[in-house]
Amino acid sequence: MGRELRVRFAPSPTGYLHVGGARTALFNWLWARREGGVFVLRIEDTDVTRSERRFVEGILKALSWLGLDWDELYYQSGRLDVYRAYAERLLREGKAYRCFCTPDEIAQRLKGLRGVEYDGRCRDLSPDQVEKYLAEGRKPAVRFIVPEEKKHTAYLDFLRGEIEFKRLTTGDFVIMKSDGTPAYNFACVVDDYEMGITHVLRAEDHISNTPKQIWLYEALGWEPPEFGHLSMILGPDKRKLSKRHGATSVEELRDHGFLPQAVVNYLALLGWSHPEGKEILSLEELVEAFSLERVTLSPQIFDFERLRWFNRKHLARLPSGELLQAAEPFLKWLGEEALADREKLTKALGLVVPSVSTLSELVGHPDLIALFRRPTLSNEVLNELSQGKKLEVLEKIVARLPSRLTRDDLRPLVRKVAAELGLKPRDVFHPLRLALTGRDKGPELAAVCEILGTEEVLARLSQALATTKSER
RNA sequence: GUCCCCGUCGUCUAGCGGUCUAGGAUCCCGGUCUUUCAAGCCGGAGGCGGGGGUUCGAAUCCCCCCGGGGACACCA
Repeated sequence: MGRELRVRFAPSPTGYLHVGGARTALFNWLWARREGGVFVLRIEDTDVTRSERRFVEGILKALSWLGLDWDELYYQSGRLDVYRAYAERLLREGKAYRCFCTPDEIAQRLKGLRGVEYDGRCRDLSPDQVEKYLAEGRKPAVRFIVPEEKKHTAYLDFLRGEIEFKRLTTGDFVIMKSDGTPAYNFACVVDDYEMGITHVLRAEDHISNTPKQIWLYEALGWEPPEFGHLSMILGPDKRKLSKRHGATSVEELRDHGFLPQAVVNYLALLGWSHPEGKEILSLEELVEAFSLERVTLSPQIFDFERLRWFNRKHLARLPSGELLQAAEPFLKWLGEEALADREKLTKALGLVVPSVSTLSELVGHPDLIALFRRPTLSNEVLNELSQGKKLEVLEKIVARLPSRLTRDDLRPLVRKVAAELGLKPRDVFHPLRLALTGRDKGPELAAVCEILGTEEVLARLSQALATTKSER
């Protein structure tokens, strides 16, 4: 049993955190938390041209938003000396060599074909030749020597079992780029070793990198960690999920009004299932139930509809205080005055939120407009109100309105008025709703009235009455 | 082209040789409740990619085919 579990999530800050990465992070995090292990976050920012500070911040923020915290944080850009030292060692031991070929030259020689390995041209350069090139100021890359017999290899994947490669077409690959920064496979190995990573849990697209990394471990005399590969998350077209599939980054989901709880819950169930088939789960419950045994290996399609369902469920179970806090960014359009009335806002949300799937649907929501702004009755509505006994209905309601209208008062009031006029309750509710909100649908009217308050109800009814009459 | 992974309703999945005429969830459709819409509740439609084996018995094990995906950079 021995060592404690140490896992890591190693994103490169060349873009926002997308859902695939988020799921990998989540699974690693859940596993670490479940086993009382350590979750390491490592920013792989060795590609200076593509890495950006804002992406680093975005990724950290997105992880925090999801509720995933890390125990240790490293930046590869701050460890360049470490990689150089190990590269020097491999050079010294004859396990790597300096390569002066430029990418252009190689592309030329190999005709830019895919799957064609580097021809090893610089492998046997004489020391003199190397010195000469260096003296000329040429900047070499460092390539790792891949012995022919190693190209048939295998490793034991802790999720998939033995994975065997019959004949890899990996030539001597670059471990240090000519600009002095390490290439991915090298930095990754050095760091996983130095950071004491015991298990590498990542997505399937890294399976083909695993042999290279294992060779590196062998060359450096280190025991490799265990490797396990998760499935891929695909778009609806079954292609690797990318920007063109719409909102696929965590920050976009947040901006679209998804709750972190919902995103986490959805992602957890994408490639993993609860032993008892439970579906709505909190982060704590996920930690409690998580295990590698229930991980699914077939690729999953990212299903927005399903995410929306999870969001509805989590929206429904969110305490009103937290709901208001989460909804606030989507309520700015209501104006300062409305925003200041927390009590009314909370009640209004309780009424309106059950009808939305995402918080962004609150923006310009007609039910909210009806609650916070006095309606302008359309000609259609005015015409409707002038038909039949509708004006009488409104007048009677106004006449019988108690000085303080509560939620429980409306129904008896409506029944009474309906009875007096020989109408069905619905024939009273309908014009009342129209006059009050300008719409023929919306939340329970009694609740709407209570939120509006007696004064406002009276004002709206009077106004509706006046306008309808003047139009007639 | 080479190598690797995967294959249960449209989607997410349960299933780890018999309890499966394959269960749940979502989506879709219908009904119900309600003053309306939504939610809720009830019901319906919908699947083991194909072919060979192994076995008394295969969704479950093996092989082939087919299909889908991924990787083949001085990107990570």
